[in-house]
Amino acid sequence: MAAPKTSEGKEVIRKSARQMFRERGYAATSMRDIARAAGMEAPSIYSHFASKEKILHEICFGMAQVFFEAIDEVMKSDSAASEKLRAAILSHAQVIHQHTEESNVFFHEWIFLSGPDLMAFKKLRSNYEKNFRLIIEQGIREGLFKNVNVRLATFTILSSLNGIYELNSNQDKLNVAEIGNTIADLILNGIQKP
Amino acid sequence: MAAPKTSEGKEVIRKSARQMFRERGYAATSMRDIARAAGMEAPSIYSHFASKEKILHEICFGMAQVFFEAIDEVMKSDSAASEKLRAAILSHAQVIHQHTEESNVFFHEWIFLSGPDLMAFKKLRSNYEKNFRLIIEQGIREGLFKNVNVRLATFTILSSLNGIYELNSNQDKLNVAEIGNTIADLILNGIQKP
DNA sequence: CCTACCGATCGGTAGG
DNA sequence: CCTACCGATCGGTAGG
Repeated sequence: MAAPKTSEGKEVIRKSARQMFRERGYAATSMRDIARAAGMEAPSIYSHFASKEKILHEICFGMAQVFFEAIDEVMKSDSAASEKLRAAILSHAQVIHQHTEESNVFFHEWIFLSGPDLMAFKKLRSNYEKNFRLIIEQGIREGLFKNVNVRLATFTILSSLNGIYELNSNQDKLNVAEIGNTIADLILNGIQKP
Repeated sequence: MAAPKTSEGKEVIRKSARQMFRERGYAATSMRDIARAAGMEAPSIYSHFASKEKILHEICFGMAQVFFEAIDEVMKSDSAASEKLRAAILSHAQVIHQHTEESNVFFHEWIFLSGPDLMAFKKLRSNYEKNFRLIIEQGIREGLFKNVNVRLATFTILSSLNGIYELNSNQDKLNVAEIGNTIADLILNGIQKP
């Protein structure tokens, strides 16, 4: 119940947790694992987090906020849908690139949230995806986009972006802009020559 | 050490395991969980599987075989790359559709394989993905496809297909062919009107 | 396929 | 932030 040793203690735990949650998953990571990586004993974690799930909570909801700040900026613009879609793709890729570990936890480990937190998280995710659907719908309305299945198109975009930073699969030395623009080109214009 | 009660015992365990591995993940699923779902006691599972990991092994390598059989059929054809790519996408979607649970385990839980099994599995996955890369390379060589980053394009295709059957996200009542063709259209021709 | 059981490890608490 | 510790649960074995 005494005060933690340093004020950076919480940040060290957060960092260790997101690394291990990403590598082995939430369920396979014990508080002792996190503590060891953070250079402390397991019970010390409870000076900073009330439970293991609260650590996950902070990672997941923290990332949700980052994703929202990025997409909100994109949605402000009144560009054509094609430009807006490219901007959204680049923005999403940027966030994942800058927060690779947390993003992977965000995408895969949120199922271990429980009760109202789980509900709230699902709602946030859905709200985020809605921005992509809105852009695609705008494109269709303006006659720029084909009359595609909006949900499927959204899913394709987000799944491909999220997949790229999974594991160590980004083997090429591509920078974020290259990745984002390549995927944007692919989604907008396809792989076939005109 | 006595014989199992029925010859379907192993199949019941397999089914329970793949359901639970899919819903909560390998690490969060206990042998007692699987046993309960299979209508038996935990130690009885060991009449059929030497360990928890062996169950996972059977699911992952079994699915690898199914994926390979499907893609091998596609690779036999000498169609144009665009048709072959569409066929590969439809084939991949079919496999996931017909084996949704095992596919999800295949995509996400293989990291809990260990030692040589883990190595062998990674090799299999890489070999499978190579088929898609070959098709795309063929398309570029034949002048049908743009000079895209092959690895990124492959990743986009597979990630989007794999993502669709995650969770209960397939909310629309689309059949497999619709999903496969929609994604094939998107990848081949893009979302923008010509 | 079951009962009885093992050592190890889990998330978390008491108390300083 | 640490030591000492708790009840619960884990994967798996012995033996039938």
